Amino acid sequence: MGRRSTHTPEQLRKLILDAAQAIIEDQGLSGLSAREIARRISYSPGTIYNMFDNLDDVILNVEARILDDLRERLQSVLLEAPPSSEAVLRLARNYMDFTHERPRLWNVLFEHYMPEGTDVPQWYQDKLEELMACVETSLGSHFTPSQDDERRRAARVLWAGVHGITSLSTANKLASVTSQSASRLVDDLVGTYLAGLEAGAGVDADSDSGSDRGSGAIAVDAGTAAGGSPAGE
Amino acid sequence: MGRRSTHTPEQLRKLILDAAQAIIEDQGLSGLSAREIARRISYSPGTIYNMFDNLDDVILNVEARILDDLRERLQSVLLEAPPSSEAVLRLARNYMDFTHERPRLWNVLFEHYMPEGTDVPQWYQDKLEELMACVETSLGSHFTPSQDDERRRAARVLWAGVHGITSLSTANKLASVTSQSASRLVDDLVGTYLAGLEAGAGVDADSDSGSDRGSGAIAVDAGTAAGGSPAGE
DNA sequence: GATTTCAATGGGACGGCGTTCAACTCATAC
DNA sequence: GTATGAGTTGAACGCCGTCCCATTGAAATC
Repeated sequence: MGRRSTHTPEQLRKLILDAAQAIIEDQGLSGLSAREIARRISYSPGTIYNMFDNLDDVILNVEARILDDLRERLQSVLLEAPPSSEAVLRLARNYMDFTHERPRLWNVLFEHYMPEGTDVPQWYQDKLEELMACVETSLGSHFTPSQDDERRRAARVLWAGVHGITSLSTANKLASVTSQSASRLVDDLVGTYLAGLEAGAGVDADSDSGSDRGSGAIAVDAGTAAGGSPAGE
Repeated sequence: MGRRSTHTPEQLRKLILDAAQAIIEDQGLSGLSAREIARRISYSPGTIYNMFDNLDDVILNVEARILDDLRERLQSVLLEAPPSSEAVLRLARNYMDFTHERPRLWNVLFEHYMPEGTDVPQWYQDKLEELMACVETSLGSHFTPSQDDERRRAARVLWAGVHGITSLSTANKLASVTSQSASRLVDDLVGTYLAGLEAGAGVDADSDSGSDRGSGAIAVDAGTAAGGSPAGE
């Protein structure tokens, strides 16, 4: 058959991404194939390669949607809560809830790697920055405007931490921790980390100062190592 | 050809796992295939299925080796350092170093998922517990013997946190953070989290008794949520 | 209405994959 | 010397991603 003109290019793109997302949502990333997408939308596999470079490109565009969904969700949380420990915690829980509501979809973000030489595209990085900005905003009350680096770092630590808990517990690779009990860990992480920030906040820098010995092979210096210590370093 | 008897079953198993590990180490998990293993050891693909159930089984056994290596490494760190903040930090850094020395190998632990219905085998869980035990030991000085639950939880939070940082930065999915700058985040996490623990240390054990989360859409209570509930908030 | 054009499309082809299994081979046991 | 059966092979099956080009039919031209 030739041109069908039943769908505009944009419609077709959407059709493909919708199908890809649906497949992932009910079979996981490993269930995704160009042929399966083609079957679902009643086109031939070749058509997909008119709209996208390859399957990785399709997946990347599905990831974009997920990141957008997540961002919208987190931004809406920020609208209701001014920067505070509570806001941080709510963000963390929303992240976690998101991952539980659509586990396979969320998993794609981390299961999927760029093929060897290829780099994560800039627009992808930008979307990540937007997400991080949410966390940074929520941390507003914990830092002065001059502590921008510290705030950015704290946001990344918290983000990665929550992600680590979610990710390992989902995969059953955190000993004795199930997805169920993971929320408690998230609460613990956020609560304790923020307490650590506050403990170091007004006071001087070195929360556990004594240990600034670089003993042995590894130069361990917990004092300055706790880079977070808001006042300083 | 028929029986070769050039290798005992154990030798053959080792041969296969060595080859699998080598392939993963220089091409990543996606480069691994039964056929490629067969080529490297000069056997036919079928032979692999005499020794292992399937490729997942092979991978799982490679994972076992990695977990063992990591455990040995962490245990040797513990021998040199008594429980302390420093010991925790050294463990974290060793984990991180390990992941940088053999990135693809380490990645397998998390790239690879059990096929749908299958569960992570018990011996795998046991190996995870051994790793966690290292972290728990290093946290000895931060908890009294009666606070076993709290210590176990803190160990998991730290483990997952360090993992999250490493994992996201390696995959380039932590905005503006590269594998290089990740160590700073690890130091920050460990330092600040431990500071948070110490800030709340004196407080009694009902650390999280009140936090029956699950209430409402978002029952936020940063105070009780903080597992180690530092006085502050 | 007839003709031309050419982008969209289908679908076969290629080389790879995991996995299975019948057939073959040969060290060992007798 | 022979029979046995475990170890091994390699072809076969049904997938996969990707490529490529003959075909098609909507739009442009006459």
